[in-house]
Order: sequence, then C-alpha cells, then structure tokens
Amino acid sequence: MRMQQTQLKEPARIPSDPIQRAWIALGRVSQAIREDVALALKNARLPDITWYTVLWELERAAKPTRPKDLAIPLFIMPYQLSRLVDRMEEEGLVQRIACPEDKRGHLLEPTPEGYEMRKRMWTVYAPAMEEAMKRIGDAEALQLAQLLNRLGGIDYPVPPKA
Amino acid sequence: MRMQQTQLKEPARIPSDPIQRAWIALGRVSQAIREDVALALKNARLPDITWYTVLWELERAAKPTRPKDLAIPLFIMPYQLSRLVDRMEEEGLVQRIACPEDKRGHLLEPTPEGYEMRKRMWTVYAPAMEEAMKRIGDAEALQLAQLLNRLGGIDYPVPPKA
DNA sequence: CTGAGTTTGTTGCATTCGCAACAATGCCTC
DNA sequence: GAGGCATTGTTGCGAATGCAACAAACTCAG
Repeated sequence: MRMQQTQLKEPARIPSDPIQRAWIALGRVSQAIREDVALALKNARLPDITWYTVLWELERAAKPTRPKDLAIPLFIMPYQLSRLVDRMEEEGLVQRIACPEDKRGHLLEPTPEGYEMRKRMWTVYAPAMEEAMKRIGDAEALQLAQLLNRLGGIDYPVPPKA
Repeated sequence: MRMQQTQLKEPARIPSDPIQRAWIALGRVSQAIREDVALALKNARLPDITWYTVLWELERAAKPTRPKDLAIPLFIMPYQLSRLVDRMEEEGLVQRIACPEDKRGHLLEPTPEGYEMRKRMWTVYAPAMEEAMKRIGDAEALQLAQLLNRLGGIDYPVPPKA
C-alpha cells in the first residue's frame, strides 16, 4: 500500500498563479482581438472570418479538396462544415464537385467569385489584424507565437496566412 | 498637399510574418485549450465555463451586483447576460433581487446552490486547466501572460482565478 | 413639474448551433 | 461476394445566438 497516491478526496490541484494568469490572459485577449477583426469585416459588409479561412485553405491546397481534409486543419466539426459549405455554395463562393474515388463525398473548390471574395476580404482582414496586433513588435510577436505553439504542442512552424 | 498620405487605393498593408504567426497561433491554441476544458466540464455533466465565470465574479464581488457591472468584466453583451441569468435562475444557481436605488434593474446574487456549484465546478476546472497548460512551465506562463497583456493593452496585473 | 434624452435590461424573430440519428459508400475478412 | 464494421457527410430538432426594437426608469435643464 502506497502513501501519497493521487486519490479522489484530496483537494484538487490548483494551477499555479502564473498558469492562471496565462490562462485568463489567453481567454480575454484572444476573444478581444478576434472580435476586433470580426467587427472590421462586418462593418465592411463582408462574410465572417471562418469563410475566409475556408476559402484560403482551399486556395492554398491548389486543388479540389475533400471536406474531411478541411475539417482537421480548420478545427471545425464535420456537421458545421457541411452547413457552412451549404451557405457558401448558396452565395456562389464554392462549389461541390463529384469525387471520382469516393462516391460518399465530393470535392470542394472555390468559384471565381470565391477567389475574388477571398482577395477582397484580405484587404480588410489584413489591416484589421495589423491594427489588433499593433501593441507588440515583431520580436515579441515571434516570441508569443513560439510560446503559444509550445503550449499547444505544435512543434512545426505554422505557415503564414497569405 | 502632403506626400505619403495613407490613401484608399494603395495596396493594403500586409502584417509581417511574425505578426501573422502570432495571430494564427493565438487563434488555434486558445480555441484548442478552451475546448479541452469545456469538454472536461461537459464530461462531468457540469455547466459551461461561462456559468463558472458569472458565479465567480459574483462571489468575488462579495455583494449583490448589477448586471451592467458584470457585463463589462465578463466581456459579454447585456442581452446575452439577460438570458444567461434566466437560465441560471431556472437552475436555481443565482437569484435576481430587487434593487433599491434603481427600479429598472436588479441585483444578482448566487444562491447557496450557486456557491456549491462554483466550488464543484472548480474541482474539475482546475485540473483541466492544469492539464491544458501542462506543456509550459511557470516561467514561460508568466512571460506568456505578460506578452498577452501587452498585446491586449492591459497593463495592470490580472487577479488570479481562485 | 415637464418633457427630452439617456441608461438599463428584456424580448420577438430569424439565423445558427450542437447533438444524435441517419443514409450511403467504402473496406476488410471469411 | 456477403456480411459486418468503419468512414464520410447530411439532417431533424430543440436550444442558443445576434440584432434591432422595445419598455421602464432615471437624469436634468428649463
């Protein structure tokens, strides 16, 4: 019989003060700057950032892409993507085309209007991002990115956005 | 007439590579760890983090508090809070009590079950936070918090959570 | 006191979301 | 190639959300 075993009844381990501070700051700041950029897009009567991300991911793949291959890097659930694509298709920004090797699914591709829209969104997105991040410099940004990637267990460099 | 004036037609300024990396990492990592903790609470059949935050903010205030005074620090819109309180009241976790000085509003106070619930949630929340943040140490966490707070324009130290 | 303007909080409505159930196809073993 | 399991994607439905309109109470100048 061991002493010190981690058991149910012992008081829950409390995250250290620095961990708590990082946790809180992460929640608040990420929300704040995401909202800043979201607002900029809305004010310009442009679609949500998510739409941008989908369009950009498709464009970056440079070939028709399966929904399942989008869902992973975009961090969204398949049923969300399904309806997201519904709406984007309705707006004429992407199209579902038949998938030869797997008749369950299909391939996604931006329409010409889709490419156009992505570009147009970037002209608002980019300055808004710049504005939201203006309080830190490049050196700090790099440091921040590295810390975050370590925190998230990402050890490869994330490719830049555009 | 000035040269160099920032005008509409010039190509949109593109955020530097480090800024873009920080932006992306911030979005992904914050989402990922938030979902981790949210999942832990859901698996324990406990309410959402937002409920915790409300209960904790009320408890920290140590006196009945106006909705408007909660909305600011919680970063949520009044109409969201309104319905949030509806649901929490329905579950018997908070109560609206009459406000003597302003008959428009009311004061919010946790019920005994509310205090109880906050405590119970913390026993899941704390270890989940610890787990989600385990990849960085205290020194890094502090550095991260400082960078984030600078980014968010917050120059006072954020009080720890519990 | 009165009436204009503000603050505080709620609500109707259309949209969106999350979940679990589902259809359809693919894959793999016997 | 038949039957069982896994993968891929969609959908019905109840709950939640965002927005704009709203009611009620407060403030304050005249």
